[in-house]
Amino acid sequence: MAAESYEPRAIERRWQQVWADERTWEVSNEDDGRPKSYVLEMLPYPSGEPHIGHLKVYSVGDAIAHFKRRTGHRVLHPLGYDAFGLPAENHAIKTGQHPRESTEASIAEFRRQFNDWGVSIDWSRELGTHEPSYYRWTQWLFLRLFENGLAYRKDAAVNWDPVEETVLANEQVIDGRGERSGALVEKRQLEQWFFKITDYADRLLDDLDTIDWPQNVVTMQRNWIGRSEGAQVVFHCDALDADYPVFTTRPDTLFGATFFVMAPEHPDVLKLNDSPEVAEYVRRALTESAEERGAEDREKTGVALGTTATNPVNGEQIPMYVADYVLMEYGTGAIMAVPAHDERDFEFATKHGIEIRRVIESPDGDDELPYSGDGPMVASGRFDGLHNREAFAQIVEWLGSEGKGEPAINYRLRDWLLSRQRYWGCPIPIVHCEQCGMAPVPDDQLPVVLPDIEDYKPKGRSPLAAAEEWVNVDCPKCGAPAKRETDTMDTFVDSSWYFMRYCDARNDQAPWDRDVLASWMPVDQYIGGVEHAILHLMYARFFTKAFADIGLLDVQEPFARLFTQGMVTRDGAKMSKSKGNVVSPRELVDEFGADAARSYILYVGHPAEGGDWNDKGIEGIHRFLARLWRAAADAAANTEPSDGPTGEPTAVLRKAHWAIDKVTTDLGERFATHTAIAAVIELVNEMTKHRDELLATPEGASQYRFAAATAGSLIFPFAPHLGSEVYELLTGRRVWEEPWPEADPALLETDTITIVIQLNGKVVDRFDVAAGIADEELEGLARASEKVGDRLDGREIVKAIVVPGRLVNLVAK
RNA sequence: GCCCGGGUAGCCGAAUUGGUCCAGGCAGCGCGCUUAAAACGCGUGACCCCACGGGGUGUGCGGGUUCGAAUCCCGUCCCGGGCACCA
Repeated sequence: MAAESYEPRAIERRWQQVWADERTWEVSNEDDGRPKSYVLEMLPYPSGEPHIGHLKVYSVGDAIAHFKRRTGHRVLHPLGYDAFGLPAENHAIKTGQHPRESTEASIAEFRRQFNDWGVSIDWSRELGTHEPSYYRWTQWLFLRLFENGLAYRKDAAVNWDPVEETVLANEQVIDGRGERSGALVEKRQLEQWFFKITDYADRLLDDLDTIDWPQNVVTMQRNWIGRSEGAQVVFHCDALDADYPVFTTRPDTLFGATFFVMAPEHPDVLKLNDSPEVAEYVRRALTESAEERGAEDREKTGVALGTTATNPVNGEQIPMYVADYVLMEYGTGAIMAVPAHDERDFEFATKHGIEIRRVIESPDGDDELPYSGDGPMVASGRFDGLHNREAFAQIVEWLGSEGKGEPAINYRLRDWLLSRQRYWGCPIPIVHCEQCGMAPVPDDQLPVVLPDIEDYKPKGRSPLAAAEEWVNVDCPKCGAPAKRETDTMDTFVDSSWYFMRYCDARNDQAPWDRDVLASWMPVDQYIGGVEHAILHLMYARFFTKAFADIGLLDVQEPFARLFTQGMVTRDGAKMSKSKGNVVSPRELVDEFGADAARSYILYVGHPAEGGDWNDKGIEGIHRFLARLWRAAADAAANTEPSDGPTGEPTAVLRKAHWAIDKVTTDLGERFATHTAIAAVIELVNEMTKHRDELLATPEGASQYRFAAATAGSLIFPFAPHLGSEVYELLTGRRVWEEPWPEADPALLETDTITIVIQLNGKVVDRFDVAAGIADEELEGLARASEKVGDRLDGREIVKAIVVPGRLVNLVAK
């Protein structure tokens, strides 16, 4: 303890030992009267060792957890690992090492480093999604969804990643490429497992209003769900005597529909016309990659089908086409085309010489087409002259009365494709039986354990298919020979419910106890990267709602409040191995200590923003922490222990209370860790500045000691080891057991304030005056200012604006 | 193309409600301590002009509203993110 200089590693090890020995951060599920607070970082994917993003997310989360504890909350702050997934499996393919081995080695390293960082985790609830004790319940939950019709198997055109050799969810395809592999995704017709997330589209949309999330994430979810209101309108085709409903958001433009288009995948295209030309067009469209087909600047191609459809509003026969700009997955796979008021239809019509008929005028006489704005209707029979917004509802109503249409809503959101043809994932607990069809594995036979295999290489089917002993089972329903489902689940399934498991992590009778879950959920503060704005956050919300409907839990939203941290960059660029600009948390902690590494990352800028890493910057924080340590040691050696500050308040005491106030609002309300830390730096700077004069009197010394202890208390959420050390040194108590300090309002006010005098809005003078001075007196002072007089130049003061406590602005003419 | 953010000192950033622009850190410069260096401490720290008292200009750019604008409005440029043939 008699160290001469700040030695972070020694201090940090000492406190980490205390916390581990005493299981300080474990929390019981017993209600003790305190309000609960569930603080959670998005669970890490264990691969290699933790990177700077992990350091940041836990620095933010831990600061919040500590703050909550010290402001009277019973805090749940657990951690686990998202352990299934492709990188471990790809590593296995390369090296032959079992994914379990590489994953668990990585988990051990993550755990070691998280402990090195001194993160206040309840380790008694630690879990890995690859452990049978966890995925047993993933399977159990899957079966509940299956029973309730929310998990189903369907033959569909799906996204196939040719590099990973597996299907991908819609959400995992970015710009037509696989999210991980970057390979162009192909469309394949395959039978796959889906979750019926589309049933929840409206609730997922509406309930966004009930949660406190960053606006951009809410917007991204809204756009992803993509709710469009409009109408379903039926077009009749005489050639096949078939009705073809189409979805439109613009029923008001129905009179301008001059042709009709079907997607190449539409089952009736070849029935309408099986000429070689049409067949060839369809074949080509189906084999093209999503990217080629999706490119917006792509020319609008298509082939006439030689048939017509009847426009229900006017009985017109309009030509039918097949064109790949119409998608089978959205709406009904067929559209009415209104070239005058839709850009895509306009382009197609221009290219194929189809009539373009304007049915909405522009109010300002703009005659350019296509026109997507509003205005009065023309060439629309009895709706002529009406404003198109009014006509909208009337046309839909009229269609309804004629049985030719109805109001309709469509979503961009697709069902969640969850099956993967890969090894390292949670097995789907289903047996395929020739007699019984799909038979769920009974609950008491769970988990369906992932078998060990020799060859992890994907071959267009799951590697599990080769494990014949495992695959061949008796049907759980009829006992006849049957086969297990060999696909595994998307890892996003594992991570869509882990936050519930933490609440009751060691329950071996159920995934959780409903009452225990109700006592912790929802997560009060969720922290993670914005890259999960859609996938993980949407899936987790869907699971929560689905389980609530099934009666397994009582909340509608899993994450009441979300904080998305910005990316730490270096030299303005994202850190990446290929750029060679990666900062390793391990090296930082070894060199400067965890407290400095954590504090610096919270100090570079607001944690929600990015922040550019500066190697010298962390040295500055390290210097500050050392200065605080020395100030504390100095106070301990040169002042007497006391119950608190005595004597007339000095600048240092006021500064201490100012810092308490500042850190409390910055951390508690704004997550502004950077300005909170700056406030503690200011406090310590003030202490060093006045050290000698303060130590000259017993009263001053007591204030110096109080300021040092306060600095330790305030820095604790960011630098927990040093905070504990300083506080114990000066008070003999444990800072985490102490309530969060409260600022004395009387000490936040100062006797004198500086008033700024402006002339026509420009600062010309400053006065120090007594606080609480009357407005009239202030104005008088301003008018009497010499500097104002010097600058008047014969002009006259015509008006004075007094902002109490701040400034006086004199207006001169 | 559409929808969000953002642009303040050499760099990261502060300014929370329209009221003193630039807190805090980094880099730089000067000084102290030291035989010396490191460490530490103190000071300085936008630009232009200056008679050394001070004066003028400054928040991407151009306008506007206001007694007063980094903050609000209009236009424009640049950077970052999301969506993108969704009818």
